[in-house]
Amino acid sequence: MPPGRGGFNQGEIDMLDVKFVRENLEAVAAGLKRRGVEFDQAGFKAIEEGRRRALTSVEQLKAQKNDLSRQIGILRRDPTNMVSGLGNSKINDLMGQVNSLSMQITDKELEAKKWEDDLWNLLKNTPNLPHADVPEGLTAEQNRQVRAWGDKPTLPFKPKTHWELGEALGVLDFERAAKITGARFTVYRGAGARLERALLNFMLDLQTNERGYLEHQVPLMVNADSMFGTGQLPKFEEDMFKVPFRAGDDKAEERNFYLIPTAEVPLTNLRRGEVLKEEELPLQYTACTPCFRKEAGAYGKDTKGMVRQHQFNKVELVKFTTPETSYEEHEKLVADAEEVLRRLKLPYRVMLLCAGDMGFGAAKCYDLEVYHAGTDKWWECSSCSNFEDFQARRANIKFKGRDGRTRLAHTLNGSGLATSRLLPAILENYQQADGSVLVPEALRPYLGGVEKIFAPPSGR
RNA sequence: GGAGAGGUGGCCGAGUGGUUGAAGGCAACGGUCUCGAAAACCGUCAUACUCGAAAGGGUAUCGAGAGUUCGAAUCUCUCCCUCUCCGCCA
Repeated sequence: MPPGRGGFNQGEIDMLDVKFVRENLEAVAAGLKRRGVEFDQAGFKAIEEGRRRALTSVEQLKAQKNDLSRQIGILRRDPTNMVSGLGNSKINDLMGQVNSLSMQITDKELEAKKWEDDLWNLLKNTPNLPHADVPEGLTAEQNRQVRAWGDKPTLPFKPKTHWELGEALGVLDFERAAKITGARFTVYRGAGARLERALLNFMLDLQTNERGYLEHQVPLMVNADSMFGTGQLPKFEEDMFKVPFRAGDDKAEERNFYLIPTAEVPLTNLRRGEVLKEEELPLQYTACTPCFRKEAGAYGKDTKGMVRQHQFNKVELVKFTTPETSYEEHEKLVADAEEVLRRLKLPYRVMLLCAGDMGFGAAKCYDLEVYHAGTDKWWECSSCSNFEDFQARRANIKFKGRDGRTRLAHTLNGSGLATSRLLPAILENYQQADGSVLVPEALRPYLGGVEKIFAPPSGR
């Protein structure tokens, strides 16, 4: 059984659509294989057939039971039956029959539940199928570069890393962040804090004023239903920070909130369980939020600097579309994210991820990688995915078409962008020989016209 | 935190144990009428799963979960949410 089949209140157990899998077994297995997932076709078939057999007999038994109960009702309503006493013996007889049916039902239900558990276990960790455009490959090496923009800065000196610059300029403080919280946290100070705020405002203004996204302020903690809807649960529980809301209260069931790993979760779940109107699509939502990630499994990786943190800020873009337009909207979404980098004049490249490198729910995904002069590396600063109906099925997000039909919507999202990869790029690419950092022109209005960040007088 | 009142279909709103998936109204959709429209009238109007070639059946769903009962929208318990009053507070 899915954890809380009732808890996830849509009653859906499908990750992929069970009916679709049943009818396209070969194709599903082939698609999953591209992602490096071995799908047990025979197992699925056996479980799925068993489940339906059990379900059918449960339903037949219930139909009989309902019918007999109805007859009891009819007998008891009719006074002539009751007076004669004949009614009572009939009723007793019927009640006996119902009782024996009830026992059979209990048995069959247990069996059906067992099959459903098996099916759930088989499907819960099954990712989405890759779109036909997605290149073959299992690791990042097989990602395909589709375009690049901008030139790497030519610095006539050995460029410093952002953590070197940040500390020298007094704008980033990793040591004290570690003291007050722990590793993988950053304190921004002075011009650093202001630069961060400027970046976020700049990106939000761009996406809302020019690109048609509706700004939101959302809760930074969400419930399990939401995490399931966008696909973080059940598979990635250990990657998220859980906040027990009611621990130790044995009268109540355990209830947890989760710190959002991305604003995709609250934004997409805003429409969970709703039927949208085709006329209003595509819906374009954005929010600027901190993101919280445990980064389990990344121990010892990228420990320097701010590129891999437990908390970072991001402007997120989310779209709800029809199946017919989602790929077109996907391209536009990528362009919206790219525009940020272009205006900041940061060199980047667009990678089309191969089947094995995509996230769990994605059918097609582009990563934007920005160049960091200090480490001489390309860093992912945005990931733009089309989930097709994968999230919509889990979160029960539909739309009513102009033809009157109600179908699952498509959901998309992408970062627009993450500052933990952007701010280092600015510091490293815009650094000057004297150790100062130029402010990209697009950001200057957001910094009160400041053009350059210098080291502050000592002692501040 | 204390005291109350509630949560029913797209919306409003009946329903307090029995052929109730749920009266009535509004909205929506199709039609009649009209040169056209409005009005009026007639009809259709939940979702998921499942059986079936189809026609058409069946099961589940009245905030969620568990229980009582032959039978629950209706009774019991727990939880969630909303509203009102009091208290506290950024």
